[in-house]
Amino acid sequence: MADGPADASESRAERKERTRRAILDAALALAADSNLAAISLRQVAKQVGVVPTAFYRHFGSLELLGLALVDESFRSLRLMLLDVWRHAPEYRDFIDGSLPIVAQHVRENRSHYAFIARERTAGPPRVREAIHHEIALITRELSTDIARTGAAEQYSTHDIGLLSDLIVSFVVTMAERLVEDPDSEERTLAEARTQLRMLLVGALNWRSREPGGGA
Amino acid sequence: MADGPADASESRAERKERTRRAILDAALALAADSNLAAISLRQVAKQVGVVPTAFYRHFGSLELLGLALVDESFRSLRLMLLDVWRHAPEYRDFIDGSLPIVAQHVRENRSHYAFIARERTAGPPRVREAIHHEIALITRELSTDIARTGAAEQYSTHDIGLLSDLIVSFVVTMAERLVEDPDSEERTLAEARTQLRMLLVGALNWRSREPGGGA
DNA sequence: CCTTTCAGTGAACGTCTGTTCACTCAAGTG
DNA sequence: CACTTGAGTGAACAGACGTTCACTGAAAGG
Repeated sequence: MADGPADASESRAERKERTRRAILDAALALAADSNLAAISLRQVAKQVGVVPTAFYRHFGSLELLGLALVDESFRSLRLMLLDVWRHAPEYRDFIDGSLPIVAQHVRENRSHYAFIARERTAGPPRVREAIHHEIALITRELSTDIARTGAAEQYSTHDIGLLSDLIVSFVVTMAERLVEDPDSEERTLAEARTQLRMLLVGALNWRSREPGGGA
Repeated sequence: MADGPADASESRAERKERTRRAILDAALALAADSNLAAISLRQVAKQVGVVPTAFYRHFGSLELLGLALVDESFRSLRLMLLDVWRHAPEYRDFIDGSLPIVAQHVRENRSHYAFIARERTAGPPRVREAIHHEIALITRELSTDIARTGAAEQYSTHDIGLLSDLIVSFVVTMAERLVEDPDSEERTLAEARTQLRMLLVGALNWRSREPGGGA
């Protein structure tokens, strides 16, 4: 078994789950120094304190491990977004209300965000696919939310989609920066706030006043 | 030697350069299926058709190879940007004029862009650093260009920097998408055009009309 | 023409890789 | 209490890994 006290009152399923968690955490930690495709099953097993073969009792391959990590990363992220959107109407300012929540979530789940940021572009194809799928889902949800609140009535459905994508892409970029350089969180956040305001305040007046012409 | 005709009229330096190129190309191709940190010196050597040891005649490590690839990727990119900015005043519409040039450059240098997109977040620390440095330089140049053309007179120097960063981040994201899904180039480009217009047309009216308040 | 230079060779090293297999032995079960 | 289940073991495998070393042989240079 991995480690920890051999608690007699721990069920078999509980012990298995504990090892599974240890494997997920070990992979997360090891991949942080490079990336998923560059680490080995044996490194993970050694870090967990388990023989290499034991890995297969939990995951069929490192790629499936990766998909599990994508899953749990986004499960947590979606809970946070639910919270953001549920409380959105309470905020006098949507941006000032939401950005700090995102920042806090990144801070508390640094390794997951770092994993997503890396594997989004460099992971095994299936992992990349899964991440893009999750991000696309979130973009769609933001679209319906924008449409529902009627914040952009002059926009077509298609253009609301484009606006959502613009926002999500920007937040993804911001999250990448928070992960890459945690010490600059305050400045990154302050700048992102201004930029998001540039983007939103501008964009929301766009269609009605400037249907075609040059920038 | 790698391959190709053993042209007698080829100087020693030329043959060396030819092998060096072959190594760069092989690494680019191999990393495309995963990433730099996940490929091996021996794979590269085998693909080039050279014994593993020969690699060291050209690069001290895969990481240094990566730095060379960053270098040549951005050298080409900067030439393109020079072209974009030099011809910018000629365009009736800056966006319609510039975006297709970027798209064409991505199309013609797909493997380099794919490399940058991946290694930007997943590469060895030094490679990541080099890429971020290059992107920061480009952002700075865009800032001075925006200031020079007086397109955003109501902006402070600091805010022009933030606007440039917003634009560059967006174009980076667009380039990533063009690389990831070349078949959708036309749609990606059309959407990016609209989004960039949302961003710019809006942002350029921002400071003067909406100094604080909520979006 | 003789000497130097150096890109590429080929063998050898110790280490790490993924995967197989038969196994143990405690928890779960009827 | 006897029986099954299954998480974790440990040996073994064939192959790939980075790096070393002494080497070859043709081009470059005096």
